[in-house]
Amino acid sequence: MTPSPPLPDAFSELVAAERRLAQKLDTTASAPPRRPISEQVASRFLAMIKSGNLRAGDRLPTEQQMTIAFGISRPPLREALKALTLMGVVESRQGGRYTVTDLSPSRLVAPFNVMLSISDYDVHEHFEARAIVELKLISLAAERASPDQRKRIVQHAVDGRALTDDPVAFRLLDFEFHQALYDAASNRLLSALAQALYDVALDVRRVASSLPGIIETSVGQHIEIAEAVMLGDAAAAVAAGRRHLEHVRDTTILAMAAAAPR
Amino acid sequence: MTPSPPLPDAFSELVAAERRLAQKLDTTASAPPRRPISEQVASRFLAMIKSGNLRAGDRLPTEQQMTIAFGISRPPLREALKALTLMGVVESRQGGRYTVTDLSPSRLVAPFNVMLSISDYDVHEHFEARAIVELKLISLAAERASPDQRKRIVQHAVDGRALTDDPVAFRLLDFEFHQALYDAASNRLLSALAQALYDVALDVRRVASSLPGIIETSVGQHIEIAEAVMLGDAAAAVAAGRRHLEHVRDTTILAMAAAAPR
DNA sequence: TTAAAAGATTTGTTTGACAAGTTTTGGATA
DNA sequence: TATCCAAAACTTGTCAAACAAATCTTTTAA
Repeated sequence: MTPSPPLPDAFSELVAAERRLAQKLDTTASAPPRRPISEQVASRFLAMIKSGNLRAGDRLPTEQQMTIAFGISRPPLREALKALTLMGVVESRQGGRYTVTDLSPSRLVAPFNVMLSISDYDVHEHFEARAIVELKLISLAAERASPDQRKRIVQHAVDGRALTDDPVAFRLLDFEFHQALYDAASNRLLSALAQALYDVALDVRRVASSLPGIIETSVGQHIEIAEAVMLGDAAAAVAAGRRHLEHVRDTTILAMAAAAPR
Repeated sequence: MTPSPPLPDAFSELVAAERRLAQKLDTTASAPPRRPISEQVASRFLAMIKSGNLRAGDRLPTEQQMTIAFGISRPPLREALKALTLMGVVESRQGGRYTVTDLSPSRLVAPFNVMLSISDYDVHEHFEARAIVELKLISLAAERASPDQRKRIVQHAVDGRALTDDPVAFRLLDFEFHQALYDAASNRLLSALAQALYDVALDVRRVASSLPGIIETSVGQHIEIAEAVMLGDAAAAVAAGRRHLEHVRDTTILAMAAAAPR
C-alpha cells in the first residue's frame, strides 16, 4: 500500500481548472452570502457535467480521492453527492462507486414530480398546463407515429374494454396508453413534462377511477383518440383528447371534493 | 442544562406516525434493495410536507432533536437535509434553523433548469416544447392581463429600442419582458415550465444576442407581441410570438454552429 | 424603554473509526 | 491452460466526538 494516496491526476486537473474559471467570474461579486461547501461542490459537479467534462456513464473517483481533489473533508462531499443522487444525476451503491446516470430527461424530471405534488397550486392551473402539453403530444403522435406505434396505441385503447370492472388494472393500462402516445410524439422533453404532470395527478386519480361509470367513459374516449391517431387525423385526435382531459379534470375535482370534505 | 436532551414531542410524534404508515404500506414489498438512511429520511420529509404535516414557512427542530426523532446520527440526517436544500424545499443558515421554503413552483423548478440543460437533446425538441408552452402563455396573457400588466409588457417592449447596442442590457430586459408575460398569464405551473425552458437556452442566447442585427429584430417582434396583448388579440399575439420564437430558434442554431465548430 | 454586549444555541466542518457491501486477486481444480 | 471459487483489498454507509462560525437569546447599561 502507498504511504500517501495516489493523486487522481485527470480529475484533480478538472477540478482545478473549474475553480480557476469560477474565481475569474467571481471578481465582480463583492461579498455574496457565503455558501456552504457542499452546495459549492454540487454546483461544481453540475458545471463539469454541463461543460462535458463529466459525461453520462462516467465513474467518479473514490470519495477519498475527491476529498483530496476538492480539498475538503468527507461529510460535505457526501452531502453534495447525496443531493445529486436524489436529483437523479449520479448513482451510488455501497461498496461500489459513484457513476453518472444516463441523464435522460425522464430521469431528471422524476424527482421533480414529487416537488410539484407538494405544491398546492390550483387544480385548474394543473389541467390547463397539462392540456396544452398533452394535446400537443397527441397532435404530434397523430402526425409522426410509426405503423407499429399506431397499432400499439389502438391495442391499449381497446384492451380497456375488458377492464371496466377492475380499477387497478385499468390504471395500469391507462398509464401504458398515455405512455404509448408520448413515445409516438418523438419529443423526449415534452414527454418528460407530460409524464411529470400525469404522475402528479395519479394520487387523486386512484380515487376517481373507482367511481362508477368513470372507466367506461374513459375507455370510450381512449378509443376515439386512438382511432384518430390511427387515421393520422391530428385535429380529430386533439378534439377527442380535449374531451378526455375535461372529463378527467371534472371527475378529479369530484373525487377531491369527496375525499377531503373538511 | 439538562442531562439528557429534551425530546421534541410534536415532531417525534409526527415521525413515529409517518414510520408506522410507511411500514404498513411496505408489507407487500418483499426484499427491495436496501436504501440508504439519508434517502429514506429525505422521502420521509417530503411525505410529511405532502400530507400537510409540514407547511411552507415551518421551522424544523434542531439537528440534534431530529437525530433523536429519526433514531439516526447527524451525517445521514444532514445529507438528507442538504439534498432537500438543493432542491429548494428547505433553507438553512449557519447558526439559524432549517425552515420550509414557500414551496412555490418557480422555486421548486429552479434546480431542474440545470438538469435539463445538461441533457443534450435536440434543439428542435427544445423549441417545439418551448413553443407550445410559451405560446399558450402569450395567449393567456392576452386574455387575462390586468391593465397594469399590459402596460408593463408594452413598456418593456419599447424600452428595448434604447438597448439595441448593448447585448447584456438587452438580455436583462428580454428576461423581464418574458417574465411579465408569464405573470400576466396567471398560471404559476405553466410559468415555471416556461421559465425552466427559457433558462436552458440562456447560455446559447448569450452568444446569439451579440450577433449584429439580432437584437433589432427581437425588439421589433417584442413590440408586435406587446401590442397584440395590449389589444387583447390573442390570435395576433400568438402569431407574433411564433414568429419571434422561430427567429430565436434559427439564431440559436446559428450561434451554436458558430460556437462549436468541432 | 431602548440599545448594545455577553452568553447560549445551532449549523458548518474536520477527524477518526467501524460496519456492510463490492471488486479484485490469487489459487485450486478440471 | 482455462474456469471457477474463496479470500483479501477496497469502497460506500454509518456512527461518534470535537471545534469553528454564525445566529439567537438574555442580560445589562444608558
